[in-house]
Amino acid sequence: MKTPAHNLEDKDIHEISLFKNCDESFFDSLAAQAQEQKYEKGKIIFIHGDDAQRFYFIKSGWIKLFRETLDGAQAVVDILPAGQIFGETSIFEDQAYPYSAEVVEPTTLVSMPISILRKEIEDNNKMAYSMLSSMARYRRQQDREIEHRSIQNAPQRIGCFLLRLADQGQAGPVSIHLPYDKTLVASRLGMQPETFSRALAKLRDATGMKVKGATIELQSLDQLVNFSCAACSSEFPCKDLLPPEAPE
Amino acid sequence: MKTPAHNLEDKDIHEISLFKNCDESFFDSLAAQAQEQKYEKGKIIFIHGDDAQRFYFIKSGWIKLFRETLDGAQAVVDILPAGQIFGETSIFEDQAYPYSAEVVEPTTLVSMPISILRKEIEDNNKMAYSMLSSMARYRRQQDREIEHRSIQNAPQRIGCFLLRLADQGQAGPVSIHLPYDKTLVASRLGMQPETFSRALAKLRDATGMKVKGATIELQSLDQLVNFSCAACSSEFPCKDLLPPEAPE
DNA sequence: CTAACGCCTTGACCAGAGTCATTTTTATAG
DNA sequence: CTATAAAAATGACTCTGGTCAAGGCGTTAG
Repeated sequence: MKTPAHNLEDKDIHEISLFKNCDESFFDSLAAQAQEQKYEKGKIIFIHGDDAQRFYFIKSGWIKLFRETLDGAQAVVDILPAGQIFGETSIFEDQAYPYSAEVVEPTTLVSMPISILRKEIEDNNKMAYSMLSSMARYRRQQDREIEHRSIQNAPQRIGCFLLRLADQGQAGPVSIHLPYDKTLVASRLGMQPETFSRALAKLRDATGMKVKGATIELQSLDQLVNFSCAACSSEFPCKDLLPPEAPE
Repeated sequence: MKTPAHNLEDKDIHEISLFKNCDESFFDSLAAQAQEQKYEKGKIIFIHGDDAQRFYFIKSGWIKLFRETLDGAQAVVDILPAGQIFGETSIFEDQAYPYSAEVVEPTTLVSMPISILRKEIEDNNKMAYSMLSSMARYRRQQDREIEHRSIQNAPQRIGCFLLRLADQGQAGPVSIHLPYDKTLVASRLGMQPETFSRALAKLRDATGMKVKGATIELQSLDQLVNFSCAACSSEFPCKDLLPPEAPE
């Protein structure tokens, strides 16, 4: 039971919310130049600074976006599930990827030319607006990330991460499954694996949750909320998670 | 000599790069509903979550954007100089400000309705594209911020901050002037004032620079570059600073 | 000139997280 | 079922940065 449920079936380009205001001719021109390919864990798709001609859609699997410094340190930008796209922001300013992308689980990607995207944004006003909404959403995500990294400590960050995995509506006992390796979660949260391990234990002791491998059980989300959300500037039911579809 | 040079004269709305593709009718409708007001240090302009009807242009002075958690901790999002706008991103998704805004130096602001902005984006394709470029630029800034906070230590972050203040082209001796209080710089860099003070001393010893109050003198930028840029994923002349005008 | 205040610095101490080494657990292949 | 490798946990230690308290310096008002 390593692969989470939402990863079992392939995703389709039509599900991309960014493209919700595009008509079939756009999808057709994308499909005409689309290339599908499978990759093994560890494969590097592109490197920070590479000339950006194509963007990628994750049909299945997981992708890690990161940056590397001269002295070898690595900062994880994000870890993306199936259904997401990446590499599309190179449309603006320069044509270089702003991060590197690595496959962290066996993954199927569909790559398409960025030029089609750029054209659609220039021609289709609704598409431009969708792109703006998408970037605004990302911006908030980054703002939260910066805030959390400077204010929350390691156990709190893990608690917040878990809360955002759970269905925040349900009141009773909850079961949360980590979507990928603990080592990866650690890097996603900007901490070392050892720190993650210890911090998870602290969180367990503080909230009474039960940890079995990648599965976490707890009586209710309340304890987690009390533990983590006091060190956050937003209120508990994280409102950015609620609407599956953004208002048009 | 407390106020930096670029702060001495008032900025004008026409200088906003976001509006570079807008015609006079747009500026006219903004001007018709614009309100100018002076504020003293410490004044709160709006609070995170407030209903966002207007955005602000900084004619002169400095504004701090921040978020506050339930337990009182504060995370500084950015510190903006004259010529910048803020509060404009509430156009998308919800109509609430995503941060609080506080005056940190005597400041003159011009507020204008966000609705005019929204309308222009919907009607003027070029404006939508400008907004996208602007958000892409911000996105890169945030990416860098996250990276630096997780990879660079306190002295390195200060070094990077100083480098970004300087003219990165010049080869000889350089003089850098802190644009605002050290306490503020510290918060901008996500550290305590005490830590800033000590880290600046470390940086001074490591690079041989001279610190007199808010002024920093050094033989050349090289030492700073060696000290800070090894812990950064970008190359030295920070390319996001170079083009004063983004390609259209 | 002096007092008061804000800003900055410094010292002593502490806690959180990183590092390195080792062990335990778990998953995978034969 | 066992052998092997990978992932995770644990212990010991270090180091960076936060916290608290005190003192210095420079600006400003009286």
